[in-house]
Amino acid sequence: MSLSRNRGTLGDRIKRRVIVTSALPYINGMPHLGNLVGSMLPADIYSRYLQMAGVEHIFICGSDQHGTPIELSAIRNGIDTEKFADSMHERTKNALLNMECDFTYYGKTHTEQNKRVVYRIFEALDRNGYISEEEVMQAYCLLDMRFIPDRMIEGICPYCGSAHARGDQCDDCGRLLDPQEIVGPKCSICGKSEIEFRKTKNLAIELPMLSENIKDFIRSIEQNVSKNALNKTTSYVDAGLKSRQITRDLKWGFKVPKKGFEDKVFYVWFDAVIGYIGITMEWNEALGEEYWTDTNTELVQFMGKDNIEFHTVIWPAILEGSSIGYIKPTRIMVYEYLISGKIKFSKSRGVGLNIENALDVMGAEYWRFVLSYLLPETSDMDFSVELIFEVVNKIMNDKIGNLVNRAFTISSKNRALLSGNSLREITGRKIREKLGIYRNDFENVRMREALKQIVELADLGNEIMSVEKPWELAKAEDAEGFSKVMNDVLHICRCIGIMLWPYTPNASTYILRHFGIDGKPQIDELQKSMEFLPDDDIKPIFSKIGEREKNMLSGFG
RNA sequence: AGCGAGGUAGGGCAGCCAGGAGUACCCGCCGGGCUCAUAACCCGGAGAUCGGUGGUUCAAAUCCACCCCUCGCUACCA
Repeated sequence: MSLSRNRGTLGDRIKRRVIVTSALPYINGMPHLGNLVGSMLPADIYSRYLQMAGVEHIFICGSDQHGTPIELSAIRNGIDTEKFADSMHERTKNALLNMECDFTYYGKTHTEQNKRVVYRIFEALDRNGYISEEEVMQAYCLLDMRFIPDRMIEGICPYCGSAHARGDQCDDCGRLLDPQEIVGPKCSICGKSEIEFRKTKNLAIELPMLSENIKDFIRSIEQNVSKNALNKTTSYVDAGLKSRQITRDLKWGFKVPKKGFEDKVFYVWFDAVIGYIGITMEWNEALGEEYWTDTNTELVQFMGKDNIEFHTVIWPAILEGSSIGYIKPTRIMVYEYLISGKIKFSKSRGVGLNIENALDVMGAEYWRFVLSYLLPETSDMDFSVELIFEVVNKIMNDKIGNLVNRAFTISSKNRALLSGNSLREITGRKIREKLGIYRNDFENVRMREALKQIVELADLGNEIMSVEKPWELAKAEDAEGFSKVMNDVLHICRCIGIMLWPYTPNASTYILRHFGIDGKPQIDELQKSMEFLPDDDIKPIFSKIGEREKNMLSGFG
């Protein structure tokens, strides 16, 4: 009956304190499903697990609001940049909340709190001698009267003659370019060619001075990062670190508090990574300081693979170089990409399946389940309409949803026969086994595998019902036999209800309500014996998707 | 080009680090069963030269070398 036997370590863990972060979405456009699957969703699921396991933690994310693309979008829309950034922040935040992301706090980077942390860290880096000045040639548009980032210079590729070369790279031949090589350079803001190259001075962080620290850091977490991330980091560091600029000639952003650089702002990536701390401070200064400076705090960061070096090299270098005592990451979770020939994800072009219009196709729980089931932990995931249908209809609905429905229905209809809360030893052992693997998977941050344990539990429930035919026992009015079988199945359903909470919280809540569990469940509650509460209005927890969804998804091709 | 990751039945994904017969798993397919449940569920079966070649070994999907294919990154997009 008790499920406690092989799990009594909760007491040891209760003292853990964890900061979970998701990469901050850049809000020039609505985050798409690839952004969600690579950072916010796994971070949310992990954070919900910690919540269930009773681990003290915070889950921090927020909007990355600075940078040229946002400033330009605001200009194009004729809106004040800050207003634009804030409105995109609100939209993104709402969409993420609609995706059932259960943040402790979802903030943004353009805040006084973040500015304070950025200044504090910058000044410490400067004081410690890690900031240098670099002079570079930068394109300047005489009409817009501003510097233009390399990427926003367009023109003809000097190598292949393509008319679509950009200042940093030619998309057609793939060659890396110097913006001064571009033939007929045009400013992509005004579209004119009134460009000249001017010298400008920017500040940089001297990563080479910190390379030993960085190497030590990487060694310290090598057990806690994926193979891909570790290898990329190693090759990046082994290739020899270079200084990296942290300021830009822009208006939008935090002004640089240093003589001679007052007309420049911090480069967006710099205040974005620091934003993890800044957003925590926006949430709660006192607790934030406590979390970020307690050397026992675990810092578990989730991101897509495009963000690796920022988190494994540059961010720890900033933290180390500032010597303020902020903790460094203890675990870095990197996800690969969702790729699809048919469904498009493109934030920069503003088309395709983003998290806002994905919710028009089907509910958050469906996306959360599908994306978790297909979580690209080790390799890119080919994400097809057929695969979405398979997972939703066959796995989520037929196996799990249908099991709960058939078990609840037959139990409610035959409530007079149902008594006690017995659990046969064989079933109890199987449940404990699955639960043990589930917990172990979560401790190792393998959410896709953990979800499979739930599916396998549903298989077990379905098998028990098919083999033992409780409907026949009900007809024979064999109360003892019926209770024996159905209590096993109901225990399985309750267990599924709890295990499902990180993935599909609403379905979980519905299931658990039938066992008298309200609110956020604790994994501990599996030890308690709770009886099924019959209900004359049993509803399926999931339903199938069909033509409507297929057409809508195809529409994003 | 360099670096990284992946290539395992029709599709999807484990296994590889610590070598021991490909009975993993999911979908699909074929055959049977069941009728509590959402045309759902259960049982059985077919289906793989483990990308290729060579090497190490008593033994290789697993270790080593080279090659082929796919994807990603390469520092001013964030």
